[in-house]
Amino acid sequence: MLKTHNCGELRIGDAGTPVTLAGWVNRRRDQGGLIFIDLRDRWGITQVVVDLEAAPAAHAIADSARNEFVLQVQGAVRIRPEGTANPDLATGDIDIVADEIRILNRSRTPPFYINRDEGALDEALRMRYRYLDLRREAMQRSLLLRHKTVKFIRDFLDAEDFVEIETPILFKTTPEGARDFLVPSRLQPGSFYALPQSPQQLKQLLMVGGFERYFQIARCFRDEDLRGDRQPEFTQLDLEMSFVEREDVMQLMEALATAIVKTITPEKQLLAQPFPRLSYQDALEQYGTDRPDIRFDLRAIDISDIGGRSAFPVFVENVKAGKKVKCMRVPGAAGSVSGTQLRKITRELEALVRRRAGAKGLAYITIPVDPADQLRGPIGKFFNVDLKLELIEAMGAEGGDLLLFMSDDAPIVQASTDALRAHFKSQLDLDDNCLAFCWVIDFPEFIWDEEHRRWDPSQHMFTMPLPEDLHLLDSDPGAARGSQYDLVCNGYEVGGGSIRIHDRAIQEKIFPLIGQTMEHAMQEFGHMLEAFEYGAPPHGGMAWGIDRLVMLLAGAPNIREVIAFPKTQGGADIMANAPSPAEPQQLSELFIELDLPPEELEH
RNA sequence: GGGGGCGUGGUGUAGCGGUUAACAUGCCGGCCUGUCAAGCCGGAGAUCGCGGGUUCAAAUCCCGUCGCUCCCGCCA
Repeated sequence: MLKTHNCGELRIGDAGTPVTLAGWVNRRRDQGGLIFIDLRDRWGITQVVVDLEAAPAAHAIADSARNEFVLQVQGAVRIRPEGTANPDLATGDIDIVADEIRILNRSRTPPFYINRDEGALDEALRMRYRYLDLRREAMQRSLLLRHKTVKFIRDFLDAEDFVEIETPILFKTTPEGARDFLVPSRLQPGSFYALPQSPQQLKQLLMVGGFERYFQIARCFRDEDLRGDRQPEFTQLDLEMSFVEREDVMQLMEALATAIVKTITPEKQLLAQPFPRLSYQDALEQYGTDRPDIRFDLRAIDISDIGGRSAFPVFVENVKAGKKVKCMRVPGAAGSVSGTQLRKITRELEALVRRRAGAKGLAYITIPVDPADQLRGPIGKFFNVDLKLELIEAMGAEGGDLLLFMSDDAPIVQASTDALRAHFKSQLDLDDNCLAFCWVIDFPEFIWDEEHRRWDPSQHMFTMPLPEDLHLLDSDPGAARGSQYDLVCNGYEVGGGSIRIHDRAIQEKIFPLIGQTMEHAMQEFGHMLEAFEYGAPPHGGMAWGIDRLVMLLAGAPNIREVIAFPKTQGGADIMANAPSPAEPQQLSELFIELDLPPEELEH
């Protein structure tokens, strides 16, 4: 080894020990005859002192060294002179008196700061020099946290008798519904592998294979547009168990989530334990989304009964037509604002729901701080005194609150709820130290696809309907609920799973409902159906988005911060310049000819 | 495919019709033996992403384009 100790471990007790350290020049302070070098490695920073008189050769090298030079320093640990200790540094009580310094490698001046936590830095620049970006403390911390999280998961599941098994990357289309990445086969010209969108089929087949408890830290691929929480390749904790019911999986997964937070990030607070459970229906009705951020309690409450008895024609007619009237209480939003400000705010909110949700409008009233005052707002006059009291009671409203009303077709009300919540969330400055997990359950087995006039699996085609809803597959598939469960944290879907179909007869019922011909199903998934005929055990499992989980644990704003080499929103790696055109010879070996539209050819 | 934001010395920002394009930091040189975001002195460094237009005059206004990013669509 080129070093005897790391840069984070030496303490007062090591005084007098001869040591060799190696690392990067984090910062250099030249005092003339005395040069201080903060030497940095993965474990920390140790101050090296170079004295012109005591070690002239080392001093000359220290004089020429610059930031990010790689140095090897020989010297002795010394307790720092009285009054010069640095309490901000773990090694701040000592320094290394250098006898000899060797330059292991030089460095050009880096294109950005590595030795300070600069708030905003152009991401394209960071990506272009990702290897330098990775040297920054924040990135080191993120990836270390990621390692610890995955290590903990492995140990936890190992202790629960799970077996880690790898599955192929070159495979076949998997049923998640996203666009596949294709890989042409040279040995079978004209045929293509698909990269797995998840190991879904394979883990089910491992259950048929008798492993009973499987897991994998699996790379998955989906060729869809990127987001802050979506990369085309991402990492799942994939796991599957045999002979379980929904509750068994949920219990174990909740224990895992709790243990991860308590062990890896004990400073984080779990908002609620056990994790609250919401039905899909309730989540949509109250939060307008199936992945609610329950750190804040703005919810849409159904007040159709009250609205229907008001004198406001829109509410009365909508309720008559079977539509709902929903109300969202925004505490204090109208308390200390002028009438002009209030009109401005509500106009903006109305524009928001028109644009984002296609709503026709957004009615509101305000609750006066002084109970003697009238309800303000354009529709206040449609509520008589008794009805007002009833409304205030139903909403738990207090003086200074703003009440927002939505009444329209359910999807518009839901989208409005979601848009309004997103708007207020951005103003709330929510605590990232709080992790609000919840389960969303009782998803519909299918969601109607108006464009293709067919049912789409709300999760995937192998999800078992709830036992009590099985009969609905024939009579009313839209009403059938799946055995699916999603784990949501702070508004992100961090995981999801279900009990799977292990019965060929049930599986065969699904295909025609989702518009798959039996012929096509046999071609793509015949091996699954066949497997179900050989003693497939009842089984179920879950998949976790590791990138999202670690992002939340790290308090990072997006998953790129917890991925060593992420892609840009355009799907590119701007360090390595991928993707890039293939050599003509590579293409001809694969019998592939390009047929690009004219504008693409110019590049 | 659509909408929004950003793009100015190496980096982070200011300037938003007429400036010698400003500030901080970094970089280079000098001084300095207890600094730790070291300090002091001096210096170099920008055709304001790119292309076009409007104007007597464009970093600034308009159009297009490229890159990064946020969102919708898409994706569980």
